[in-house]
Amino acid sequence: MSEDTETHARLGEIGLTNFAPYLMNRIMGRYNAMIREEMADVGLTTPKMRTLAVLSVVEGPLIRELAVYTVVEQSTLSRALDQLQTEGLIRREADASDSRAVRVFLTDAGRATFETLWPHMAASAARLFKGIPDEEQRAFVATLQKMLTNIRKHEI
Amino acid sequence: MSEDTETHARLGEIGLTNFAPYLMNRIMGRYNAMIREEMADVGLTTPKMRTLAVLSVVEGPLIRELAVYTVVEQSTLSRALDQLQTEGLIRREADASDSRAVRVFLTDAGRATFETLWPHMAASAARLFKGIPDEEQRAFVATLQKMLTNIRKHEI
DNA sequence: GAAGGATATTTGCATTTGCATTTAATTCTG
DNA sequence: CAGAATTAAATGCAAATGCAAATATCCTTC
Repeated sequence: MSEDTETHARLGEIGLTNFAPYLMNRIMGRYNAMIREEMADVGLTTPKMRTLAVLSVVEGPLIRELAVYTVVEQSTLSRALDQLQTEGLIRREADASDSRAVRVFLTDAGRATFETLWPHMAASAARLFKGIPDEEQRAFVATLQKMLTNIRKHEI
Repeated sequence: MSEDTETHARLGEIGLTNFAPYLMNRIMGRYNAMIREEMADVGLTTPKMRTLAVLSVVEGPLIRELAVYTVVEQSTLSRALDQLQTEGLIRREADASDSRAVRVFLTDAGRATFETLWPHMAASAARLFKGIPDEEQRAFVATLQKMLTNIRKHEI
């Protein structure tokens, strides 16, 4: 075996349904599609919805941090924020010590909107885990946390 | 509690990093971005790359089946197939018994291309699981399989 | 066996996306 | 401390996306 060739089983040998990234893309594809369909009725896109969700938990992040949390391109996020701001759901605020930077906050209206969204998101998440014991769910989340540590680019 | 109100912990109480869909989106966002950057060099988009991957394992699926496997909108897939066909990597073939339907096959060139891609995909997947014991990985995949069963729309 | 409804795929078109660039401000270096 | 390099966010623009409609075929039912 040459020095730059790692050995990997072929995909055919593993099988699609044993290849974790395939399963995760399938699952999140459906989950995100379900959420997106529900949000479209309220005039929210995926970036906008995720922004509200993250802001309900993280207080006044920088836009680039928000981009990491929401897993949305910074330029796309910038435009989503324009819309949310116009709709009065978020507010941009110049950072105190760095005037290049902008911090983002949920308005009361934004928080109220997210409160109406959350039950749908929670219900979809619950559906994912239907019939899976708590113990197994906890182990699953613990593995996910390790995986995020393995792959993430930012310290966030 | 009213009959249509399920009780769900608030996101702030769970915490982002304990909410499985958040973690899964973060992880797959990075994983897909890594793959996409590598594939861009070879002129492949995500839909095209996934098409090759699935076809390496599934023989001659219908286009609508391929859309499910690849988690790509059917119209987007149709255009990705146009490109792959032009590049000589796949071939469309009318279904024998239903002339509306089209089956898709990898050409030899397509298979060869995928062989060069696979090591990158496998390496990225391996990176995800670095430091995670085999036993834990197996349990994780088993949980994913249950989740896919819970959420999937198609019998595929 | 003709008409109406369902299904498979493609295509038109408006929107969304993401890359690359720009603008503005900060930090580093000699 | 001036100039170069870096960083944060917004924006221009071409390409990708997704919805809805169009096309073609198949299935059902009367």
